[in-house]
Amino acid sequence: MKLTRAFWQTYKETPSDAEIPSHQLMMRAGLIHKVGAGLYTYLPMGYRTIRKIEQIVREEMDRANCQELLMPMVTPGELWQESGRWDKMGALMLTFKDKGERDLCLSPTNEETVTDVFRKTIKSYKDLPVTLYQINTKFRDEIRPRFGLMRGREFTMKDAYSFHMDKPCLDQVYADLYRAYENCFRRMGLEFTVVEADGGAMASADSQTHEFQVVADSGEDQIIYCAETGYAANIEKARTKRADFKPLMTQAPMKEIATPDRKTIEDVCTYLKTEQAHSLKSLVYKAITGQVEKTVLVLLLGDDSLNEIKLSAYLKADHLAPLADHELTKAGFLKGFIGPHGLTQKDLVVIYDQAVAMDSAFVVGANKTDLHFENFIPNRDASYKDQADLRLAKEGDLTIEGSKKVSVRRGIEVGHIFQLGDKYTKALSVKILDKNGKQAVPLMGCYGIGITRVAAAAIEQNHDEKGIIWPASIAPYHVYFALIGKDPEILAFADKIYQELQEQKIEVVFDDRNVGPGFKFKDADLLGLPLQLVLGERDFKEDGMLEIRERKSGLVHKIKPEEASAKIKSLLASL
RNA sequence: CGGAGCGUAGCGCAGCUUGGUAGCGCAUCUGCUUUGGGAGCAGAGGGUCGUAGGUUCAAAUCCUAUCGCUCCGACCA
Repeated sequence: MKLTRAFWQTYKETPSDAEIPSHQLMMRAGLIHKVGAGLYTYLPMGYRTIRKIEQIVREEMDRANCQELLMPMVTPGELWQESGRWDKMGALMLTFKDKGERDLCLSPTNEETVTDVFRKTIKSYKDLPVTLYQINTKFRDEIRPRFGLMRGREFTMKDAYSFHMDKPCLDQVYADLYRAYENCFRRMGLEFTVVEADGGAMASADSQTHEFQVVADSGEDQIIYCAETGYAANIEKARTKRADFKPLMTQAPMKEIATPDRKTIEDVCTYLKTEQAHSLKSLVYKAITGQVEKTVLVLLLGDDSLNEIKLSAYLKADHLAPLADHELTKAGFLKGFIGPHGLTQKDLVVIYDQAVAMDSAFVVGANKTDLHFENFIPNRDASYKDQADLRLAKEGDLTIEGSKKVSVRRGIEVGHIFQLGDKYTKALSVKILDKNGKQAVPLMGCYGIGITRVAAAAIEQNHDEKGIIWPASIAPYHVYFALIGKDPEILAFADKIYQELQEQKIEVVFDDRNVGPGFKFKDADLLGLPLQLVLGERDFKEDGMLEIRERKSGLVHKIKPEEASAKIKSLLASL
């Protein structure tokens, strides 16, 4: 590509609405253009990277015996009504009607669509297993799109779906796809961790699910990680043991104590000169299961946080949310002074976290304005004593089986694989004849990669103060060829080199623009192609040499013009 | 949806408090000079100040409504 013929504009200034490096750099380097909230045009330079990521994924999926197809982005509402997700998806799914008043939606995912084509095509166990995938646009009307391509509303996703007669077969294909995913991200040059994840609404209880997380400080997800045991899990899923809790053993009776206007754990404990772990945090949630709504009081050690996923799973709730201030008041709770003793609410569910030592003494809210209790001992003073694992894992916890410490990392979820079981095949009444001629419900797995998110994640992980540092496999081009000089002779010479590189199938951007050297170097660094080839009129007249710079290391190689393509090829192979 | 903030040229911003000719930097265009780290000089184009009402002789500025965008929370590839 010659830049004098290119649709490409870079920017010195960072757009004010871009918060994280990948978003800022993609905007500044002219890779994407914002069209609306969470909606982006992939500009020519950026789209090349998207296509390269797609291609790597495509090759690895094909190698894992998957077949590519393409499903429509608009799908009929009746499919979603059949699976029950028309209502469950809520506002995330953008729905509308066609001119015949039929319900339609922009597909946020495609379990229904793929299951439908499967059930109408496959009738025999002999045709299983089979795995279908597509690389397609998804639309999710995220409540809060942000961070550019990291969480767009419209985005490109590779989604794959496997079908099986039995669990061992599902396990086998799941393992194959797991390896295919590792290959994908390895080929893309990303540092990633595979973590145990929470299936959420997607999967049944005994099924496996893993997330592929690109390690990056700006990641939205937290990963609990233990280097010694190799344990890695999303914080939502992580099961750990609390460390360093010393119970407060006393026989002293529970007593009211004035805590005027101290409403937070921090304030109360500072005021009473108590460790936060020797107080109990009281949280009130509403949990909706089917038609039933329950109010739940959760008690945690003062310096622990609630894992809502765990609570939701424990309660088998369809929907879980903390009570808003006005709901608390309405339900008779005094915000800031809520506690487990002296409650008058009917049908209240009270649960203590497992880390709460029931014989230890705690400071708790007294359910009276400006009052707390001291020396509340659950086993002695509480009327409800149910316990469950509800706390959010944190830095310094121990692994569940005992002794090793875990730490917290941040990650960007670029891939997620699930064993769906029979959730969708059952919902959509899929029947396959097994070898006894009996009808059976097949099992499914599903496997997603956020293609456009991968591009953002790659930049999060590979950039410096000057710009992007693309891994070679997903860089828009491999070489940025900058001509420094304007003499017609040197221009003609540079053009010859450019032609030759092209003939050698080297992906090269030729900066033949009539701008200063600094301008070209800045653009080259910003765009971040792995190699920069520089033909400088001044130096070339002196020694007849060109330079190749490695973007990542800054290493410079002096070469003769005729060595250019060979050297570039060997450097690319070594990167 | 709850909380916070911002809408003025393609981008980054000033002007608004105290109403009175719409400005600066970058980018873009023209000419000359310049070519190893975002060049210099001279000139040029580009804005119904988000939108709609209202107050006023007069509104970017004050008031009301509305839309859009961004950030913090529950969602997710």
